[in-house]
Amino acid sequence: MGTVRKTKSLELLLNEFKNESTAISTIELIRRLDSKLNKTTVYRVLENLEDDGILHSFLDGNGVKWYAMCKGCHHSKHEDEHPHFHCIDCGKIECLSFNIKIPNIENREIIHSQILIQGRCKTCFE
Amino acid sequence: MGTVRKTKSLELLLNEFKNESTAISTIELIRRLDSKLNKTTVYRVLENLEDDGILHSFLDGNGVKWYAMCKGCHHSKHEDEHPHFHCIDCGKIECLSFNIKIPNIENREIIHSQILIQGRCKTCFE
DNA sequence: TTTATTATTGCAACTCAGTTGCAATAAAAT
DNA sequence: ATTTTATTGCAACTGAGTTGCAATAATAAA
Repeated sequence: MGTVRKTKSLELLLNEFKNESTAISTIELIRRLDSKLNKTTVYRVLENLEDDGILHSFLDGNGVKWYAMCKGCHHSKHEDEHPHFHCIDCGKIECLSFNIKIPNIENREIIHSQILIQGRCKTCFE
Repeated sequence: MGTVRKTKSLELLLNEFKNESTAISTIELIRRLDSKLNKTTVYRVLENLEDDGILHSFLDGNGVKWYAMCKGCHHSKHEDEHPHFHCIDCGKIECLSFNIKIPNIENREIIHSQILIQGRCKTCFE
């Protein structure tokens, strides 16, 4: 359905992403906004923002849901699939700005793909 | 820790994989063995089989856990990472027998990667 | 073969992310 | 100012997975 009205909840959530260049997990958002928003509201507003193409979501290796605002987030269908990089030391997840080509597979129609790369980011690696 | 004793539970679970070439979700295994095994046992035996390198596990796009017995399952650390193909029509997940090369990324140490491809399998596509 | 050891199992109760129904509230249209 | 209805908060729920513990059953030892 997407966003229709300009509400305080919407503003609060968008603000979290404006101050953050990496992805944020749903759980972390609920925690951060605990005193201001009910968790149900957080879930619902995030869903709307994704429908609107403002955020996109993905799951990490533990099945935890994360949201990010990235360059590619322009259309209601998030078209440019990009890999995500999860640092196993600091826990941050970033959108990578390049695509990894999935080769055609015989007898299969590929619709989309998800790539999660785990490792150490610059800060944790050096 | 892995498997130490030969038990009925172990045999029942291995049997499910012998009759199945594709991956099976934990939930599906619990359902199939409901009359014979407690779900806690199913979780624990699957964990042991993964430690032993007999099965490997991964999450699908909804965060549901799947297990599969595949060619690459020989070592306790499942080394050859391969992509998984999830058919959005019939719901089956297969291990793909090739690797997709993840390019080196500047300033990041890559430890491993997970690739999930969604689409239609031969049967559902034709 | 019998007995002792301890890995494995089943059960009940729990955790935790996420969902649902519904009444109250607040944007925005009239 | 009033009406409409999208949005919110709350409480209760769902469903996958976990935990502690006593009972059971493989296996080792006698």
